[in-house]
Amino acid sequence: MSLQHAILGFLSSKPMSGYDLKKIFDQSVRHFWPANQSQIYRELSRLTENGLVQQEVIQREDRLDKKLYHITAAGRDELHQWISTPLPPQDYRDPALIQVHFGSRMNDEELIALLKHELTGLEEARNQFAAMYEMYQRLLAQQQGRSDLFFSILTLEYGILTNQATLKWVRSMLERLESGVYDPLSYDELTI
Amino acid sequence: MSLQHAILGFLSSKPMSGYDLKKIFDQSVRHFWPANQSQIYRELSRLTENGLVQQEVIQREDRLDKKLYHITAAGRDELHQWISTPLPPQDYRDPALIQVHFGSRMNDEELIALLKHELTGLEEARNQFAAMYEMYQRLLAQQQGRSDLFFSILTLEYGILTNQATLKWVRSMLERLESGVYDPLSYDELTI
DNA sequence: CTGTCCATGTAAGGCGTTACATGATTGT
DNA sequence: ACAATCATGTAACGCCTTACATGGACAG
Repeated sequence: MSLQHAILGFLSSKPMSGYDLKKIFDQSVRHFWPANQSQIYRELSRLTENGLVQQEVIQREDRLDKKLYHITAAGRDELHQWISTPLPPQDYRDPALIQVHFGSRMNDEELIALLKHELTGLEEARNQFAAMYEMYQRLLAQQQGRSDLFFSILTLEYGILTNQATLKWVRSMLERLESGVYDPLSYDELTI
Repeated sequence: MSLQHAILGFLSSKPMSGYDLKKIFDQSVRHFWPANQSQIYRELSRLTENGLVQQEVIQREDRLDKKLYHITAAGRDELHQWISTPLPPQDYRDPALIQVHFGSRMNDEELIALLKHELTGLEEARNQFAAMYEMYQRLLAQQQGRSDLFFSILTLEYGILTNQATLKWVRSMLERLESGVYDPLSYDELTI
């Protein structure tokens, strides 16, 4: 139900079309909840059926119709209920960890190449996060208090911190594999 | 295809039944690839159809039949190919971050309660990781080199590091919300 | 006699991905 | 002319979840 509630969240600021929603998803929550176009249209249909949003058809002479979705009172209740209710522990899935787990089926060369590839991806993500963070900080400076922008920054912080932790991990694996010292990390090295 | 390859990975050590696989998944890779029983049986059927594993039926007088799955030569090739091929960047999804992102739709009390709940879950996870890590370290001390156990420990390290990063994040959000200081983290605080 | 372990499966439904389908407007 | 942007949807497929279904052995 997360996608439906994310959509309700965006519509709670202002009415939007499916197209608008796709854009705002890509710009703001993609790093923790990617959504594609067909999903968004499907969920909008379901939300409409369930009375949580209402469709307004905007007819335009020169262009195709545009459909604006408005959140209803029931939708606002549902959104508030959901965002303030603790979630059950979530499953985590990462195929790269399966590769590491069966690392003994590879030779050093293959394994090191794999990890270097991971490293490159993590560094790219780090740079993107850093650029977004700087931009958001600049925007926040022009506001104050407990704004939507502040909460956006919080989710970015999460991305940055876990990215850093993962970078640290991949680098330490590379060091160990390249030096041939197959030791686990110490308590100190594991403590952030 | 990750689940199929994880199954091939386990079967590359020794033949197992679906039941055995479910147990070993829960004991070793659950923290990065949970699998349930019905998935495992379905993937075993597919792997058999595709000639990557072979079924051996063990008849037992007193009990129900047991089906042991053996990896085939084709299965070993496929496993090696997959584990040594870099993966495309993976999507990450976490509904708790949607809740944080729309944090302005909650009051401080609700938000703080939510984060404290998150904190409790993270602390439980940390304790479980710590217990596993200690046990694995003790086992590793009786071995040497580049063993399967070493790679298991690597994946645990990942779990511990990201758990620590997330704990740090949740604690810092609680501090800020409780003190009413809505500032982003500094560069120093974000660097691990 | 109740619960846990051993052991294997099916069915239904939800969510996500990819590809397909259509078509106008605006900028280079 | 061509690409990008605006704009809305459908279809097929795959993976994951939950629940259902069955049944013997063994321990407390």
